Amino acid sequence: MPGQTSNVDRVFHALGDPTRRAILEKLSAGPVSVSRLAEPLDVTLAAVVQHLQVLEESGLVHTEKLGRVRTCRIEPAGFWVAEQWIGERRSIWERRLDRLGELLAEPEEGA
Amino acid sequence: MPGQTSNVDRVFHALGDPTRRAILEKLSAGPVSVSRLAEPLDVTLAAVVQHLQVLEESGLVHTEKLGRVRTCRIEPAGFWVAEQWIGERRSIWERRLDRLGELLAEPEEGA
DNA sequence: CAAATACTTAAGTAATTACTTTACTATTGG
DNA sequence: CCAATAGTAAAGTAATTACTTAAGTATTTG
Repeated sequence: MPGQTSNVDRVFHALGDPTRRAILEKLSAGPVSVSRLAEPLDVTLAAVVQHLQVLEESGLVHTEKLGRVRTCRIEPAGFWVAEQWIGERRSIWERRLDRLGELLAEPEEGA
Repeated sequence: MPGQTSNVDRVFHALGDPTRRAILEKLSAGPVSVSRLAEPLDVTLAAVVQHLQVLEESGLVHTEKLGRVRTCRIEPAGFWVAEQWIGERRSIWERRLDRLGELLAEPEEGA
């Protein structure tokens, strides 16, 4: 594990924390300001800001400041990374399991 | 964040560590013993065993011991949990973005 | 302009997590 | 049987991470 932190690393690390997933759940319903995001989460506003930082760096969330209020919204593209990683693994093991199934189904090949 | 650790929590926490993802990547190619899993990973065997414990508790991996060798394999069903969580969020925000699209496409409704 | 609002930043603390070392328990092969 | 192999378990350490407090900066609002 060298110092290289890839995007996959950042995304899965971001998704690994329950508070951050709670933030993503709330943001799924639509854009929300930082303080409204913090209200139901039993942590301080400062903690939420820190979580938002890692969510934004991972590409799962985009935020924009207008006046004194920062609006946060889901960045759908960010989730592709996670889905793609899982999908890649799946395609590998499914291909393997298919071959195994063939072997079990037709134990002889030329009769 | 009460003491309740759900399955979603366990799965995303398990996926959050790069070493554990490396283990899953290797296991995608087929079942492997613990020591062969540890070989390329620059951590000790003991560390790998610990990672396998969290992977197994999360349902992403299943292991079975025969004689003195424990064989580890991917548990495809475990990944559903992660994909489903992401999928649920996606369905929520996509529905929302669709409604937004409709509003922008047809700004008037009766005329 | 003064007070309230909405964050922001920095610094430190507490908790969790990953990892190591060491010693130990089967199992297998010569 | 003995030595090597394969993994296990416990205990401690080091690193990371989440979180708090406290002080500060813009931006409204009355």
